[in-house]
Amino acid sequence: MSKQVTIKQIAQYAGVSEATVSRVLNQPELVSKQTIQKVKDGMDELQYRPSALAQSMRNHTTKTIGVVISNVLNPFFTTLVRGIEDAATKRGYSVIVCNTDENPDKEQRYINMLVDHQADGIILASTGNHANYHSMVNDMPLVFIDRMPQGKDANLYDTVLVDNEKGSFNAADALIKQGATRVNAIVSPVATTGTERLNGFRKALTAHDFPIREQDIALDDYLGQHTAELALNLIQTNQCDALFCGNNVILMNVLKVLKEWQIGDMKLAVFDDQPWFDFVQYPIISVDQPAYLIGTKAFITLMDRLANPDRPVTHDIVRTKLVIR
Amino acid sequence: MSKQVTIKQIAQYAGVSEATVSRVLNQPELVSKQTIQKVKDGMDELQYRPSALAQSMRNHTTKTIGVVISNVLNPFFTTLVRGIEDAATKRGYSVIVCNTDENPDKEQRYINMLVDHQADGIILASTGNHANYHSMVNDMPLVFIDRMPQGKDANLYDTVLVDNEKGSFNAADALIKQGATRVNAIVSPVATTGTERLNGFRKALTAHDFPIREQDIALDDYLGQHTAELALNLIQTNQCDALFCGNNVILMNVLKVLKEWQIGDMKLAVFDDQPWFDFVQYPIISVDQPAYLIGTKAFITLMDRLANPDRPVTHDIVRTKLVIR
DNA sequence: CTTGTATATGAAATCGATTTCATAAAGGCG
DNA sequence: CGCCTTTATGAAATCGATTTCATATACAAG
Repeated sequence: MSKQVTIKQIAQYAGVSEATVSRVLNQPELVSKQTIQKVKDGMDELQYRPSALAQSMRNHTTKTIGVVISNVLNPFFTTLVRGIEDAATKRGYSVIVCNTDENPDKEQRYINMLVDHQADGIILASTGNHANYHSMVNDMPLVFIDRMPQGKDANLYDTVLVDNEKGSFNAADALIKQGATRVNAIVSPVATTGTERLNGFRKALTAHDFPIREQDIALDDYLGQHTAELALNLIQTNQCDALFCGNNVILMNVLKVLKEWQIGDMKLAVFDDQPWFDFVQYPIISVDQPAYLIGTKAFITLMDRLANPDRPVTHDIVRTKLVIR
Repeated sequence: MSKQVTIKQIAQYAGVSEATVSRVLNQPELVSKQTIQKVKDGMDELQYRPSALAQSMRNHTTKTIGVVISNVLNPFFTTLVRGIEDAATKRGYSVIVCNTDENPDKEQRYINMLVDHQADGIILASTGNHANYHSMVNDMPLVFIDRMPQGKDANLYDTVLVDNEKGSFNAADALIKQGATRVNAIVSPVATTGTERLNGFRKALTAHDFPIREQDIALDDYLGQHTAELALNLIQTNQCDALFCGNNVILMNVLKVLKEWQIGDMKLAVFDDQPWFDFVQYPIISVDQPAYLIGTKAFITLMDRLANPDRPVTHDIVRTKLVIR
């Protein structure tokens, strides 16, 4: 292992002190032209690169943030993460991505890890089962995305969310306007989003004077193990002609059932939009969330908070767009 | 900012030296039972968590690896990344994901960043435009995935790849067996994969005594700006009845064209498989790459290399699976 | 009672940077 | 020419851990 080139060797090479080398990098206006040249020659010659680790140690900033989401495999989160990464890179930040799989323990462990690594902040789609974030992160800035924070610390933190209720209302409303007579729903009761989406769904039914039957609504588990079963039950028992899916994973499972049982006639709506919806034989109605934008906004919010820790908490709600096919 | 609890404060609390506190964590067998208890009490009381930064500084290992890919938004890479992350988490490693967008400069910058952060290693789907990896990473272990390394250092590094040629051969072969009479191809000339996939495609044509016409093959740019145009040209000019797409992004763009021009009859094959292919009206033939497995294998290879820097270079080729619909 | 060996602990060096404080040289001014 | 202010630089402390080396105590063996 050819060992790493340190500031010491540059100092030696240039015949100056380490302090001077450091100044060449950070406050060159304090150093004479000739010395700067000597030092820079040394850096080039020895291919010096300052240790980010040592800098973090001294400066108490790692230029690293954590992103805690349920699963990068979910394209909504993928896009969101990409939004964060692009914004972060532009500002010289690195991103550590953590998948909780909706498991609160995993979330806890990842947050601890990020605290240990002294991340400068965390962007968090929380499972929502933590009472006291503040004691977990010890003053590290937190930005909540996708899901509202719960517990007593909830109001301490910045959020970037979408209007789940309105989006779902619009989707269910569109199904009915397309002539659906019995609209069922499958949602995932994850954090705050499930409830909000269900509320929107219910309100749309009510607005159209549709009765709300509890057997028309199925609650999925996040992992999607039983989605197919639930869907089949709704379809067969209730004879529904339209289905509202709480997220893209649920839709995928519903499509599987429809295909397997060769059910050709079903109006579908889903919260979240994906490009391939265009190519499916069913005309899928979707609620397009600006995932990438949520990512960049969350990152900017985090930066603002870092720059000004005492500024008032912000709550950003980004707009969804109904896509009718 | 309530400042961070350091080993010093635990030492003070327990009335011992910092060395002893450190030993409680790392070599408790050297410490007396009562002292351990005192120290542990202090840790609990003050909620001590060792600074990963300081540990990295001393131990010369960050327990962090870099993953450099073209784009997480590509579901192939998403899955791959998830495979890496799961394996890494299990071993206490964190992952920093970097998107190059096939831009060699970005790749260079990210690699530098990872070197600066003293990542323990890098898993790399390289754009392939770097002559000398070794001088870039300075003895940091590198595992190449998806694309073969090029340049003079190529044979220095472990690889985990798929058999592109065979996969493509099978896909084109299946198209022809399904009765295609004129098979065209669009591939992305990225790194080594484009050429290999094209080779497989050509061999399949030859095996069936089909002529190989160069106008039947279109080279896409990675960003997919002109894919639609190219596809339309192949379809209209060549009157092809089957199209082989070099990756899932290309397929997506082809589907757009087919939809827009209402072309109902087209046999499609694509390198890489996605769940939603099941729901598209065309019976898509696909080459399923075990992306998740590639991820875990790459991580394990990296760990092996770290454990034994001098062991011979390994070249792992994972199996693809032809999916016929 | 002395010597030798475990056992338990602490002081200090170290990792690679940054920053404060002190100092030396150079230049400006009356 | 002496005094004061810039300008340029270095020595040493610091960030928070780990590890080496030395030392002190306890206990066993002779």
